[in-house]
Amino acid sequence: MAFSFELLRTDAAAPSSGPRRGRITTTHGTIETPVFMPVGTQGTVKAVTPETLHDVGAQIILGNTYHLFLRPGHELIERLGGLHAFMNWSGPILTDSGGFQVFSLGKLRKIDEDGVRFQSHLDGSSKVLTPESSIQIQQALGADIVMVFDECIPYPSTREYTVDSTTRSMRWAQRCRNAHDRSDGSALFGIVQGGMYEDLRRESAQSLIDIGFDGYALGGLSVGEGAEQMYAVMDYTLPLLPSQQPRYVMGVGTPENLVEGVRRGVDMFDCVMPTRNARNGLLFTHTGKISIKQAQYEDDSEPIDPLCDCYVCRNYSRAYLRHLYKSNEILASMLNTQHNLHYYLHLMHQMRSAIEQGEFARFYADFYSMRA
RNA sequence: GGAGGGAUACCCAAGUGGCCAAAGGGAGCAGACUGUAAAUCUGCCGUCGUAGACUUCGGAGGUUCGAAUCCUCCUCCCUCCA
Repeated sequence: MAFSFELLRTDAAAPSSGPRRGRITTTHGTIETPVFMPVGTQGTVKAVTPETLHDVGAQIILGNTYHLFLRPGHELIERLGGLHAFMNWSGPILTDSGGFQVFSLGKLRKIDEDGVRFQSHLDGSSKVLTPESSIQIQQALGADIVMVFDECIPYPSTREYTVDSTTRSMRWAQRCRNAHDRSDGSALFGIVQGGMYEDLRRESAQSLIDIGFDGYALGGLSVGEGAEQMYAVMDYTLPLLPSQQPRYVMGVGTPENLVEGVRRGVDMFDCVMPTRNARNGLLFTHTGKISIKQAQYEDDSEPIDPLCDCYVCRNYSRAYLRHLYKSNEILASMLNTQHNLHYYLHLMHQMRSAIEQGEFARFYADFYSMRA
């Protein structure tokens, strides 16, 4: 079954730039959008089992080309039946291309027209990733959604650097399109770059549309630019994208970012925030964030979020979770991650329902009123 | 009874004349975290405080311009020999 996207409902008031309710079909199942995708960089969403992911409502997860390429190697995973089988996740998987590592491993890489030479963070050995090899690796892993290999531009960047980087990423996008083998039913998404320059974003979007992709992502966001600037980029870029195809904002974000993104017509998000913050003791609630390590929770018998009905909130107190965290117990990471993922995925569920019922505006107002 | 070793901030522990309010850990407290080099990182951690000032290194006294560091006595702890 090939990849497809169906737009189920749009906001009557803003059909091209308002909240959208959609459905993505992949060979590993369907995805109701807007969707949040938990990040599972190394073939695991850290601290949770696939069964727990299913329980908290995950529909699709991420894997990472760079990490799995270095260890254990995509050939090994392919030999063992692909990433789905390898990690026991039967749902859809989107793989990042390694483009974010071009950004995050800045000191360890060298970029040229052909691709990027990395120094492995594991053993220091020299490795090369090109648009062609990135696509090949992602397809060997068995990704349902393959991302083009790009450069996630740092913030701030000069206009000159942004032009050079973005035009190169667009040439790489064409090479990815050429290298992608559609016969396995996987989709290929392009990634709009252009930094914080509206005209460059516009050119980048048009370049990708000219090439033609199954979906379009906004890259280079949440790199330190601040929420207002991020929303501004969404505001002027999203309307340029084909309305009948999914839009994905990469690496975003906070609960507020998700709500603002959905309001602007974003269909897909991914972010390490719920999982990483969980491991660091920061938990999300309807009224905001709490740091479970704080002394004020020492003898607090309440659940993390009294309005939450997740397994963790139904069974454990803040005092116990604080104790687990302070004691460095593995269960702290497990329970905190389960709660945060449930919070994020439930938030998306609420937004999908609101859109279906034509009540997104009310949801939006409620969301903010609860955190005041 | 004899010989030796030791007492440092909440805990462990460096420091053996000035660069010491005193290394380093731990604990504690606070903060950060956005396509994961993250169960990580940063700050505070004697007292008041912006700077700066003040009181500290078992206790008391002494030497010295200057002592956690040297000397004397005292208290307590440990090891070995009887």
